[in-house]
Amino acid sequence: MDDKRYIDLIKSTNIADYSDIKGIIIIKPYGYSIWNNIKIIFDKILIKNKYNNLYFPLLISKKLFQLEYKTLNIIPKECAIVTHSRFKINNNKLIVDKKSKLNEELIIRPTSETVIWSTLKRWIQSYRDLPKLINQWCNVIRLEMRNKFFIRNSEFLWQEGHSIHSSKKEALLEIKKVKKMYKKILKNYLCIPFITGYKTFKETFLGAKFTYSFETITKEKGKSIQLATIHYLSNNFSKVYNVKYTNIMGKRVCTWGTSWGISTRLIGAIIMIHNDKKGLILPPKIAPIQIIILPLIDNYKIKRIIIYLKDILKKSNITFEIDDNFNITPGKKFYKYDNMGIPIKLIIGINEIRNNTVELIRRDTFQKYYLYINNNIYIKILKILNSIQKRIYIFAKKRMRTKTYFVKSFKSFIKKINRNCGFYATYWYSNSKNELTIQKLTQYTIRCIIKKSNKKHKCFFSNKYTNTKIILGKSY
RNA sequence: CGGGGUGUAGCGUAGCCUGGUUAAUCGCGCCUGGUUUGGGACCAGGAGAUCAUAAGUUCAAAUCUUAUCACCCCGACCA
Repeated sequence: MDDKRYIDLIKSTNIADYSDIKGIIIIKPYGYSIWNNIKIIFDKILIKNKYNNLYFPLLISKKLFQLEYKTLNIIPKECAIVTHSRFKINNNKLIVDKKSKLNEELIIRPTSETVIWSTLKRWIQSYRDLPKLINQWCNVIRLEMRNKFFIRNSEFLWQEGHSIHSSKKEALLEIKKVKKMYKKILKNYLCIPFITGYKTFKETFLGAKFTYSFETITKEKGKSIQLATIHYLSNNFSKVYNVKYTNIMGKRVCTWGTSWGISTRLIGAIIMIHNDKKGLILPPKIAPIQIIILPLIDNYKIKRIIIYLKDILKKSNITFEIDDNFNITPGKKFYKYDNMGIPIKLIIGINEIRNNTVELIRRDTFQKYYLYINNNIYIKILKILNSIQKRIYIFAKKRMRTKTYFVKSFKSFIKKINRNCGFYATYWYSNSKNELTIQKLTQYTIRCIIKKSNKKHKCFFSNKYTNTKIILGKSY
C-alpha cells in the first residue's frame, strides 16, 4: 500500500480526517469505535492484572522537568510549551498579550512519568502501599516534524501503564506480565504478528534502564512499525522524585518502576496489515460492525426475517447494522462495506425468501455460504467470524516470515535491501557510532535485539565477535 | 532548519507557459423529480468558488512580478 492509498483508505472509510493543524488528526466515529474496542478489551486485561485506571493532568510544570534533567539528564524534545494566558486585539488581529506571560512555563504532557512519580512520593510511605499498579487512558502531545495518519501524529491517544514496586525483582516480573498482556491483545485481538526484543542504548527511553519493544512490518512495503513499548525504569525516577518507602525492617529504601504503552498507532498498523485491493479487512474482534445486513428489496417478508435475525444477533453479542436504503444500488453498498472491512455481509433477496436462507459472504476470502434461517444460525456466524480472525492472523504472520531475511555481511545486506524491504536478522557488536552510520547509509535502524546466543558470531558490520542477534528494519 | 513541489467548490482537477466575452472546465459527492435495484444505475433539473493572502505591473490578472502564509514529498527529530 502506498501512502496515497493509505490516506485514501482512511478517508473513504471515515476512520479519520485532517484537522487544520499540521500533524493533528480528527478521529471519526468509525475510527474511534475501533480504538474504543481496543480500549474495552485492554481495560479488561488491565483489571484482571489488578491495574486501576486514574487520571493525571494534561499540564506539567517546568520545574519537574528541570529535576529530571538534573538527575537523569533528560532533555525533553518535541514538547508543546504553554507560555501565555491571554490575547489582545491589535489592528483587528488577535495577538498574544505579552503581559500575560506565565511565571513558569507549562508543558503539555509528552508522557506522564514526570507528573506521576512526583505525586507518588505522597502516596507511598510503607511497603504496605506497594505495589502501585496504575493506568491512564489519555492524549499526549509530541510535536513531530513529519507526520503520518496514526503512525506519527503530534497528538495521539494511548494507554500508559505505570507500576511501582518494592524490589527490582518484582519490577522485572511485572515486565514479564505486561509482555503477556500485550502479546494477548496484539495476537488474539488485533491479529498482528510481531517480533520482540530490547532497544539499543540509542533508542532506549530516556530515563529507562532498558526498553522492550514489539515490532511488526506492513503488508506490501515491509516497513517497520513499533506497536508497543515497555520501559524498565529501574530506580531512576525513584531517585529523581525521592519516592521511597519504609520496608518491613523499618529502613527507608527506594522503589522500582516500569512504564508501558500502546497508542492509536495500532489503528494505523491494523490498516496497513489487514487490507486488500477492495479495502480494509478488520479483525472481527475489534470491528465496529461485525455484520452488515443488506436487504435487496423492500418487502414485508424480508422485514420479518430481519426482525428475527436482529433478535438472534443481539442475544449472541454480535454487532451488526442494517442498510435498508433502497436508493443506493446493491453493488455500491457491497463495495462500500467491503472497503470498510466489515467481516461479514448478510444478503437477503427474493431467492433467500424462497429458500428460507440468507446469503453470507465473508470479507477475507469472499467465500459464499447459504444459511438456513433458524435459531441456530448464530452458531455458524460465530464460527465464520472466528475463522476470519484466525485466518488473517496466520496470513499476516506468514507474510512477516517471508519478509524476514538473514544476512551475514553488510555487503549482502545492502544487496538485499535494494530488492526487498523487510526485517533483517543479523549479528551485531554494539556500537552507537556504527548504528548511526548504518542508519545514514541505508535508512535502516536496529528495531530490537532479539536474543543473545551462547555461540559467538561475527558482527555483520564490524566483524568483531559477538553473541547479540538483532533485527534491522526500515521505519515509517 | 536544508533541498524540491503545490495552493482553483466538500473532495479531486482543467485553465497559468503565450493576460482579454473564461467571474472559471470536467469528474466524484450533495439537493429535487422520475425510472431502476443479485457486485460501483440512468435521465432531467439544481445548489455550491471573493481562483491561499497581500502588494505591484497593466486599459485588463486565476494567468506576469514580489512578499507572506499554509500544506505535501525527500533529509535531521520520533510512541
